[in-house]
Amino acid sequence: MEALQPKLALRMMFSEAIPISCARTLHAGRKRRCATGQGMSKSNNVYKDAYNRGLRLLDETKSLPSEPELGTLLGVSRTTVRTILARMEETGLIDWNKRSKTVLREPRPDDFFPEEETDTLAEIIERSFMRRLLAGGAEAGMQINELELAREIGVGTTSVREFLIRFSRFGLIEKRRNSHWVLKGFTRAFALELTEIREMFELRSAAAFAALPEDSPVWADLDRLEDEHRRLAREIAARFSEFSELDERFHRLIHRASHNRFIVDFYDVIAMIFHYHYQWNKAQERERNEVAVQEHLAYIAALKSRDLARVDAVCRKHLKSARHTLLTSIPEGRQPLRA
Amino acid sequence: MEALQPKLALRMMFSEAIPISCARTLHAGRKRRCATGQGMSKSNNVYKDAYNRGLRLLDETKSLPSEPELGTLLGVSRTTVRTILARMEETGLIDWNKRSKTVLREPRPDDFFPEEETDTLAEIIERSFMRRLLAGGAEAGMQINELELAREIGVGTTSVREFLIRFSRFGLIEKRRNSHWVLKGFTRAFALELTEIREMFELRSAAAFAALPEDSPVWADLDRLEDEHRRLAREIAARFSEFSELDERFHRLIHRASHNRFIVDFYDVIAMIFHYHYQWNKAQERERNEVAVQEHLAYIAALKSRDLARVDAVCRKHLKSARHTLLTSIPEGRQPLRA
DNA sequence: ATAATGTCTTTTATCGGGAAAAAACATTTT
DNA sequence: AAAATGTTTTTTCCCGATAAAAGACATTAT
Repeated sequence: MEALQPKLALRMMFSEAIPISCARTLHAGRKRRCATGQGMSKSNNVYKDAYNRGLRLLDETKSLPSEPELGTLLGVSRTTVRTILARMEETGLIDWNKRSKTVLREPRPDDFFPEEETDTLAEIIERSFMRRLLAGGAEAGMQINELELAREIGVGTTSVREFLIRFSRFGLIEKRRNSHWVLKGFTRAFALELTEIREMFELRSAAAFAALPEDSPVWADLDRLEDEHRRLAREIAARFSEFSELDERFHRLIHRASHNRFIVDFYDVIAMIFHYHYQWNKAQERERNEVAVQEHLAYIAALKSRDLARVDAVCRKHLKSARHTLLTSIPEGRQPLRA
Repeated sequence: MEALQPKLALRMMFSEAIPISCARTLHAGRKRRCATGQGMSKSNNVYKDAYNRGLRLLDETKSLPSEPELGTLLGVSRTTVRTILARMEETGLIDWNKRSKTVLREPRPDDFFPEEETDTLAEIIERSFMRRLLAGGAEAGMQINELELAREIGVGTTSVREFLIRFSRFGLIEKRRNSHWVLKGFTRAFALELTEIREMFELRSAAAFAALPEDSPVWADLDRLEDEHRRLAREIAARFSEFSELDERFHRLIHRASHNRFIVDFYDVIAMIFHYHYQWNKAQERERNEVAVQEHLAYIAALKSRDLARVDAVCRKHLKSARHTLLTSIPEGRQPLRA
């Protein structure tokens, strides 16, 4: 209807179209057509991922537990458990007869399914989409074309549509009714809006945390996290890249104290942004993480002191440096990066 | 995988399955198969809705403007405009020859497409879903079945899935990977979490609003809204039900002053809840709206005064009564409704 | 009688296809 | 040449179909 925005399709920079895994379905001897693209309706990544995790159980025991127990352990249905057991028997890993599941040999590296085949379609689409977004050349106002994205990634349009709908809550894209999506861009404005909410939410959560009763289980969780921080601090030179995972767990614990689903859910936005931001921007990663670990330790100490003013101060300080880190990595216009 | 929650499917209370409109496509003489359910892939509600709005233009003029202009006016593409013009000619409403589009007669009531046929699928699904949710019997922990919902509403599963994904950001449902959705319920906890965020966001937005420069266009918008409030206040007895629409416009104007997409977007959650809540709970609607209009007028006056302390106080007062109204309508457990 | 296994049914995830709507391109009119 | 109309192509929206995965039911073993 209107063509105010430049019609610049969001294209891949380095065009290695990730091919969807097309390996034959091994269990039950079924085959899936592939390059032909016909009839392939659902990949069996749930099975493959659970199978790989199941293999690791074989190292530890001489025989496997019951089917329902395995289901709980692997987080899948009994149907999938049985498919896994069937393959383990087929490849001579176990002897399976009703209740008895005896381990015959240790798994070899080639028993595992390749990592790429264990990803969900949503993960594949997200990665592919974010790569394009961050690879540069993805400017605000660009149109996003479902069909083109689907073709380039090699998936159906439905999956892309569903991904974009889910992704839209991150505030980076917006839908035009009966028409295309518009990229709003990973801009300085975005980062500022994001951090504004983050700071509001985290200050409130931190205060709620400090006010939690002595017997709340979160204090034990906090102790464990403190330990992990101390250990990481000691070996920071070698393990600095492990920080981002710890960072997320720490902040999620704090946010959960708010007991507010909107605050807790909002951390998904932050986590997503930080996840890709960390991957993208490795400059001074070690120094940044070293500082952050120390800030976390001060933060934890403040929480344990239950001194609300102290918590507030420490939290503000940490959020300020987090914001600074994020903003530094988003050059916009010709403004100098530092004040 | 696990069956901890009661398997109580979310069923309709009054089972009048809204049948999707199956009227023949009138333009171009095409027909759509229907009860058979075959091949019907997309309804032409965009065309029908735009056509109805187009009919109202005929009252005012002796001839219609150019196709692109009509497109802008009706918010549709030229393709749809031409389909509309074709039908208007077919039914003798206009004489259409290239640039000349002469109005021959005024539209009659039966020229309009029925209202139901102008709704989008998303609207149909949302209404149907919310009716069930609010009709009672929809308790927290219930499972939501995509296939069943789709069958009962009479639409495809894809549309239901997409709706549920979009709807999930309201915090009322949650997805179990590779499995069903879980209803979290329209509970007192939900209302409290919602209002907590709302209050945080609105206080901040109101402060930002009051700090806006003299020459910002929002002051004119505010003046217009003040007028509308005064007029409504004068005729409140007859027009009290028009308040909710005004309410939404007023609060959206305020939230927009935050210049934060997350704050602006969050008002969608509030608006959705209030929309259905107002429909559901008509108790003391007149009195409530009368109070709210007066609170809005005080709020507007405070904003115009630019006295931040006064804005804060008035805003808090209004939010408090809004929260009270919402909570009153959600009886939970056996607690008394009023303190 | 409880809990496992064996079997069958239902639901979810995903694709391809097709009509509606948008958008792009080509041609005419002012 | 600018802006309209006429024509063709592309994209969005939505459905039905199908394999994977979950779930329910039936049977057997402890």
